[in-house]
Amino acid sequence: METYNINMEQKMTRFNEVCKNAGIKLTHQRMEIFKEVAGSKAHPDAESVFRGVHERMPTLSQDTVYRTLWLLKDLGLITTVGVSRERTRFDGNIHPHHHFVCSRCGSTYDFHSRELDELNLPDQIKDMGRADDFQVTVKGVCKDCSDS
Amino acid sequence: METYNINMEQKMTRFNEVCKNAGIKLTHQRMEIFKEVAGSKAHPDAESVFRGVHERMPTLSQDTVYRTLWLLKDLGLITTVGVSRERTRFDGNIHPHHHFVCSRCGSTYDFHSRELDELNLPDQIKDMGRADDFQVTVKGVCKDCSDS
DNA sequence: TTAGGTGCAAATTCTTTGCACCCTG
DNA sequence: CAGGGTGCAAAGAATTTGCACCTAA
Repeated sequence: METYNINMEQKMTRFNEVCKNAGIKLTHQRMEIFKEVAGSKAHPDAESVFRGVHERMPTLSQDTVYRTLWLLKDLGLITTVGVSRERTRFDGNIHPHHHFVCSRCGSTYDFHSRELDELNLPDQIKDMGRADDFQVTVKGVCKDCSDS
Repeated sequence: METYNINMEQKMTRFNEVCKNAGIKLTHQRMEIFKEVAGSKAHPDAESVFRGVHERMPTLSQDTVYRTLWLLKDLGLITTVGVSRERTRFDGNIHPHHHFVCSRCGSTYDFHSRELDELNLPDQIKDMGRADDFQVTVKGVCKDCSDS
């Protein structure tokens, strides 16, 4: 598993603050689950988060993973990525970013683009409701899949 | 259920052609299931497609709906919309378009924007693979949810 | 006619829940 | 030490599969 060690400390600090603010306990399980998602760029699904954390913490149960992932999402500490016909995947990258999704294998890669982040949304959106944020999802075929 | 009668005939023609081309049989079930999705702008999930078609065709089974929806997707006749923590929803609108998703109730609205359709994607995408198409997903809170 | 398509029911897979015990604050 | 959090096991949903019959081409 690849990790972003650079930001991990900041992320953990933010995690602690947000939990404290929300009046939520800082349990060992929650920290490890958050670390697992925040430290991965593979957009893991619940099962894969479970596997990762379970190695270090063999008493961890699946349902705690589910409960915690949705909790972290509600707290805004992680986001979810829906790739069709796959289970929900979780994303610890909370900076504005966009996704490239391979329509063959489902791999999802992040990319950043100042230009896209600053897009103007059309006015018709206002008729639908209040826009909080947006993302671009590019569908295509990744290098690995087009090689084979 | 609201319908787009205007395009339905064209859509059915395209449906017939695509199936023929793919060497796939035009069964009553497939036509009705396609009609249900193509004629709805509610981005129905599999269960809701089943309910809709089942009214007219009481012998229809759920598994046929699942099989057919994914088949239609593979044929490019419909697309899927992933809204987290909800089941997959299906979209019969195959023209380029974008989505507004309400983060409270999960309602998904289509919107069109020439400006967004013509966006330039950043070069880094090329390192990931071949881009086929892209969409903008706006997250926010819809009118119904913000009123209450 | 015949290969692909369908319905049925059972199996899987994924996710959630109830409850008693545990641990953070 | 109090109330939220966790693990366990079982329930619940959603989706898929095997198989015998059916039907479009």
